Amino acid sequence: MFTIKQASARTGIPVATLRAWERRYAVVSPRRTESGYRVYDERTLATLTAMRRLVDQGWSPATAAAEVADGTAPHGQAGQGDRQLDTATVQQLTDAFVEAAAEVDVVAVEALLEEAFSLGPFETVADTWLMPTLWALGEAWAGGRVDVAGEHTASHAVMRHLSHAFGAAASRSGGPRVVVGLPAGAHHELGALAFATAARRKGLGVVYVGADLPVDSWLRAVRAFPTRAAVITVPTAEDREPAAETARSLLQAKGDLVVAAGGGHAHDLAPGVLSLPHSITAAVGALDAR
Amino acid sequence: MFTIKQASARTGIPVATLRAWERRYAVVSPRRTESGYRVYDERTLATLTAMRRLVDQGWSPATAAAEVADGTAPHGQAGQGDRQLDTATVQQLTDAFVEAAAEVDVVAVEALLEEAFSLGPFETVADTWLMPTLWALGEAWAGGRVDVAGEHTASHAVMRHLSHAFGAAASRSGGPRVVVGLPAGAHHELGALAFATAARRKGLGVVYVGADLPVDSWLRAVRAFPTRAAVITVPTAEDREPAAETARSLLQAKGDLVVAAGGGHAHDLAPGVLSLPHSITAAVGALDAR
DNA sequence: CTGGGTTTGTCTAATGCTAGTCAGGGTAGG
DNA sequence: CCTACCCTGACTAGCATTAGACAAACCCAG
Repeated sequence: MFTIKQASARTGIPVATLRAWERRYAVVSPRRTESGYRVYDERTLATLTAMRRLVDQGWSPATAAAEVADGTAPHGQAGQGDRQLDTATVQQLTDAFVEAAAEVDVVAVEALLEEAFSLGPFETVADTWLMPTLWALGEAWAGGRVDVAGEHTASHAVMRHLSHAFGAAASRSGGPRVVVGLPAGAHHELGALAFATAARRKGLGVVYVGADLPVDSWLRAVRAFPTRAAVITVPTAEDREPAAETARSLLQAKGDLVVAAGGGHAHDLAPGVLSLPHSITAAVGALDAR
Repeated sequence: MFTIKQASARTGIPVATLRAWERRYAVVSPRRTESGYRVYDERTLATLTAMRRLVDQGWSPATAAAEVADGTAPHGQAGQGDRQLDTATVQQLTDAFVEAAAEVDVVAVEALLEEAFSLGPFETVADTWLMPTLWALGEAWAGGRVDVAGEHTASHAVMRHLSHAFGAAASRSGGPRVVVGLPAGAHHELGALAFATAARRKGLGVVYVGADLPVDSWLRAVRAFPTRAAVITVPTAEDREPAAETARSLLQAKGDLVVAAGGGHAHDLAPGVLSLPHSITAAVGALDAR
């Protein structure tokens, strides 16, 4: 049981907006105290969070409200999944994926990828399923439950799927604006590619430059176009130093460039470098704001 | 569910043009809200993106609209399709590509790939431009004119493009029939992926299993479905022995399976193994005949 | 090469809709 | 009483709608 202020804090929706959504779309109807104060419960908050997630993805509030309003109906065409993915399904798909990787069963791996990405919009699946699954895969590899062949095979399959999604997302013709890639020595590029794809889907002009890129090439890449931002992904601790050096060089070469860092070890990389949130959706939103 | 502004951002098509295309070609009919606002869904956006792609490639909007209207992606385009590629242009693109790789200029590499694949249908470009260009890249690397970083970067960019093309080619719903991949130890997978893509575009059901696949996994892959054929790519001389072993195991496990070998070193691999022609187009034709 | 017709992207003007925020006033509790 | 919080209703900047018009680019017969 929460007041509107607490509800705002937990959902990330401004207080005034909470009231507006309730009044306009009747998406929730929190109980009231005798004096008329709103009282939010967990269930209501979940609905609001689901709605906010859709709005973050670019849905208009009106359509997002319509989508989360009618409780459980699958609604609409296939692949149009909306609110949060079902936790049990997600966990099951993750387990099955790791299992398939352990068996080096490419057919199963491909089928599971197909299935997972048909559960909802790319951004949701990437955040809720793909990244946790890749983490689980890494854990299984470290624990010896998946061998090198299995890990490679699964990673490459993911790579192919992401490459396809990246190519299928429209790039703005007005010329690239954001360069995404990894510093020299870094090789875990799946997160970067997922981010690049989400950014493209959001409407940003994105150039993906891939893994293990020398500083010189970074400089050339940001000079090639009227580039507004560069996103450097830092997947491991070893990649911090090369990433920081790359960031410094970019800032020095082009003062007005927005240099951002994403990935697990991106925090406090260098002065003047924007640290992106871990969630892909949130990271794209943060970048878009600049 | 997006407003017209979001749709514009996602497709890269100006708002006014979106309305004009809808009005003039009826290429899409987005739903409307009660008040008359257009509401775009993912499917509609995909159609618009496909149309914009064609227009970017030089198609007139009218013909592009007709092309995307009846469901399928730009397949065997009339007129443009059969044309031979201009030799001078091809050579020029190859030189520019190797040069871009030498400079590790990812932006240029991507642009050249885009340009080359817009010259004609996938099969033609793959045979006439891509494979020779990859060969030239290998030569340049051997000759020291391209370093490891450049070679890697270029290969990965090609990989991404091929992955996208593979994913974009619809797989036959009747279930996979052909398994394509490389034997254990083999890593040069670009030719295999190009072949797999061409086969899919021809209408075959294709499962691509990637590089460096152990024999066990090959066996599992062909058992997973009513598989009719397995194509093993043999890019280098060192890959002959593992490839031959894989082929023997497959034939032993599944007598009625068509086992074929492609790539530079595929000739006379083992008794009962079909040797595919070097040309991708011809190889797909030969396989299709079985 | 020229001239007329067509195509196509963009613009305008009038009008209505959306959605976040703010102002004025009531409530809880130390 | 005072501070912090909450309520409702109104406001406004931005966004969408239509129909029609227009100039640049393109095509093709002469």
